Amino acid sequence: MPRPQPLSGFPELLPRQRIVEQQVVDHLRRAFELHGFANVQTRAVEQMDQLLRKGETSKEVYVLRRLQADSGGGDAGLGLHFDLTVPFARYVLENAGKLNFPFRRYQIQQVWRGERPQEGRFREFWQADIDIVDRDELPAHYEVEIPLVIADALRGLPLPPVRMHVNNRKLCQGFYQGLGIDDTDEALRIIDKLDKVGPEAVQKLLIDQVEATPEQAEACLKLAEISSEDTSFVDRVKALGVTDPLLEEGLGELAAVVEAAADQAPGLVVADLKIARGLDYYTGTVYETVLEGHEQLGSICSGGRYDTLASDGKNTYPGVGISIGVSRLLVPLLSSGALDATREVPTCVLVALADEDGRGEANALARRLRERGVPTQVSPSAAKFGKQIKFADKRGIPFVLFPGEEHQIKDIRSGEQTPVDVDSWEPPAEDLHPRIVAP
RNA sequence: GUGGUCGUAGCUCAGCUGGUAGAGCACCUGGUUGUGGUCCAGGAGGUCGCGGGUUCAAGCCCCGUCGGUCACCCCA
Repeated sequence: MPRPQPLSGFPELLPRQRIVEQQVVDHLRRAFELHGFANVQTRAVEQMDQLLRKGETSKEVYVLRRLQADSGGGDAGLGLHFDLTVPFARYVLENAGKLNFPFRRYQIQQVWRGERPQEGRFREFWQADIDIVDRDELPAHYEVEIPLVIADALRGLPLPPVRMHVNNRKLCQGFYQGLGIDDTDEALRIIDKLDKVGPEAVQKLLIDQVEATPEQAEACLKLAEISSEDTSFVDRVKALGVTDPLLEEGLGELAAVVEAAADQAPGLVVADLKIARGLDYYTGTVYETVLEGHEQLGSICSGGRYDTLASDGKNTYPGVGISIGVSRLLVPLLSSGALDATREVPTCVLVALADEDGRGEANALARRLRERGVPTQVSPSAAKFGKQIKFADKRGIPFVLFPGEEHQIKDIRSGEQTPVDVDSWEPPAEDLHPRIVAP
């Protein structure tokens, strides 16, 4: 059989890269739990009609089909989930009677989308999602809280600085309807393309597709140009002279988010009135996050407020949430070498072997180290010591223990070798486990 | 799904107007009779993505196909 080729869009990491991914996920998990989010896992599949509720994305859904299924029957109604928000909305409805509201949960799982892969775009990838849902009413302060949790979660990871662009759907829709544009959803989608196609093209689209007058299109562009790190955007919007109750509401909510973020996570959030998000179920604040220096990746963390996604007709459960695209964030940094692990195995100590008869003693020494939490393995063979050291070196294992009448431990980076008491020896804290480094 | 572009050693790549397949790094052995990394000497490793065609002769030209990659669409 010829050597299998990688399947594009389904990234598989090497062990040292996986160490980075694993530690990032552990870090996110700790951060989310520090903020009181409970964990939930949902099944990989959903009913197709659940998945299709989100509209356009439907054609990207991987449908489940049993190989032997009769052409007419089978599991035709199932598909793999393409995000964690839709399954969560379903989960909330299904378990509403057993959950306590407001309910905050985090969920870190793989999702699948049948897209054409590109840098930072995959067909199977990890998302780390947080959401807060309440029954009937969701206070606006949760829209303020979400960016602060993300700021905490990303803090402490050796990543380039991130910048979260925040907008509010009510603000834009209020502005458009105050202006006299009817199809505000379509206007949002067009404005979202501004960075890609430029102002002239956007103006033309607005005129052609939502029947805006040139003056209305001009005003939409003026609004989209506004961005600020503080609440000064409010006055700039008001200076455009459009009045609408929904616009006022959106301005107030966005100002609250920006103000709290400027206070508690300076430099993280910028109000950016051209952010729209393609998805149509967002009803308030929307978030989009770029890695500085890696803007071409697109948003590595997006979300927003949705008031009607989870509703059984009798009760509604409005929510706000955001998803970190773990794979989008990490895979490009890993393959470019911008992120790496200090070693490719968990092993901290390799116990050397003078001869095969010594394996029993070596195993016992290894066990004593493991009992105190030091990851240890025994050399695969009693090769020349030079080879055993090389075995450790190639994997990045920092220490080699030589058993003998007096055991000795060697730090193979410095070459320093000293007698050691295996029941009290501790490696430096930074060597006990592999760490993430940004070379 | 549409369009561009690229497939040669584990990796990065060279390969002239078509004439028997190359380098660097990595790997293995020895120099080094039990402590690696440097150095030196040697060695191994290729159905040139796959299939067909043109030709005395194809890595190179033609057709097809598969895969990678980029852009569009959309999005984490």
